[in-house]
Amino acid sequence: MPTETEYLENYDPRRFPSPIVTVDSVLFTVHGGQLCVLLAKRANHPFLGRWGLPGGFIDLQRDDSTQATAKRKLMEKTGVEPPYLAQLESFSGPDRDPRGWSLTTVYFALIAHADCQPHIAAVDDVAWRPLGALQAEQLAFDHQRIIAVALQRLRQKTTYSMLPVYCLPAAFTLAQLQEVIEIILAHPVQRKSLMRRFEASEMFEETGEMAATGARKARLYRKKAGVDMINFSRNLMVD
Amino acid sequence: MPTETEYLENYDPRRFPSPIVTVDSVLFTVHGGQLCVLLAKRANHPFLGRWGLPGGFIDLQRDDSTQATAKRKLMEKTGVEPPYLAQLESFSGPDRDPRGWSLTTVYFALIAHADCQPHIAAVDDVAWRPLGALQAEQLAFDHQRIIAVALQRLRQKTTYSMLPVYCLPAAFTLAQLQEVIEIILAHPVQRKSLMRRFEASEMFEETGEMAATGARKARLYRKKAGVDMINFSRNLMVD
DNA sequence: GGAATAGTGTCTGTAAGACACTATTTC
DNA sequence: GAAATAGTGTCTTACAGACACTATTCC
Repeated sequence: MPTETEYLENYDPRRFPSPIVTVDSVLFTVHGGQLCVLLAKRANHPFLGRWGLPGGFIDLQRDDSTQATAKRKLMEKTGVEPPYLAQLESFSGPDRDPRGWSLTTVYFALIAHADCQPHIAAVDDVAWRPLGALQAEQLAFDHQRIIAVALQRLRQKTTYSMLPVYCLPAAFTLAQLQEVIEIILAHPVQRKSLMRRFEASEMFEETGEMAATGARKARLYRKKAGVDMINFSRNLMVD
Repeated sequence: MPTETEYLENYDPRRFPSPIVTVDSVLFTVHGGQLCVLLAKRANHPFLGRWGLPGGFIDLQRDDSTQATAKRKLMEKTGVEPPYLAQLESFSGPDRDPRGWSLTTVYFALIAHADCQPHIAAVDDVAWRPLGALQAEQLAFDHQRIIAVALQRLRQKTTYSMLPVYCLPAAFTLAQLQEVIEIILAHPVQRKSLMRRFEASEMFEETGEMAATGARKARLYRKKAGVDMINFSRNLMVD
């Protein structure tokens, strides 16, 4: 029996067959009254020319986690780092990639549309696609299903947290927050309930500024620095 | 530019460096008044001889998902398939495995202690370890941290679902359910609240039998066939 | 002042927390 | 009957739903 040091010196990672490992991200935003997901047009085989989730291979030299891979790939596509990025889950199997047995660790992320529009508008291989327009489309791999899982998770979290604030710019009004929540849930919510939770969470503070979005000026809020997203102990009703 | 078919014919999966990919499981049970996790003594390098989570490499020929890998590895160690098995998350990085950049997709599972004791009792390289006894131990890889994440998730789910029933045999009493919940949460819960939720969930039915566990005989319940675990819209209080 | 949006007051409804009560079983 | 556990009744509490009300701003 070799010692561990001897074993490690002789270890050849290519000795065992390995699945194809990738990292993909489902980046959501709300724009034009619709929940949208970022898609990238594939520049390589397989599924060359089709739209799919932004992602790719781990750079073993540079990435120190799959989250770093997800961030790097999103940076390449959008030019910015999204304010919310968390692991969704990993999808795997022999058939989801025509090249063979594959595993993709999927992250899901949120960003304000305005915060990454300049870069995206300048290229034609990256685009926001409204979720409603997605059913008709043939996406690469099993990305359609992955988006469905991500949407489910986003909706669930929206019922017990203030996660949708990450779809808004740093300073936002309660009306804007209500709007993105209702778009995500595809369901109206009680303004009063939202305000009570918003207040009780103690995660936000007034900027002091007012926004002239409607007839009457509205208070602008921002997330307090350093606080993290809390979960409420009850869910909003969605039927 | 080759066609996709040509590309696939010439595709060599070993062309790109790939992380070491494994699948591990955190299998919990409750026994002797304590929450326990299944550990396996490592029979190979690295960390030869240390205790770690049961898991291993994907068998690309036989496994049609990482979940299948997790099931297969747990079958090997316990002789049975746990009634609850769901993906926790994937852990990755250059330093968590001394062989190099690695990724492990972790599942978390529950089982009744009685349902897998025979096989485990017969071998000495698999054992239930109470969570309390774990702090002192040096586990392989980052398995200590993974168990902490799994515990957090188990506790969270316990506050809004009846998940702990999977730590009990098919027929169980409400007192037994309350006991495992309190052990998992390390916190007492109101019997009345538990009964209301249990009733409202409509997931269970009386077996008709009674159990003589205490002074008075208690009704035995079982999970209805085919129903799946529902989530309550409010959490139990845990402080 | 009227229209529109921002924000408040307050009543109702639902399910959890608390805990006293009754029921059954063993000794 | 005493002790112990199983199970019920019911009051309180917390917070979401509902919706009418007041406040501010623009025209």
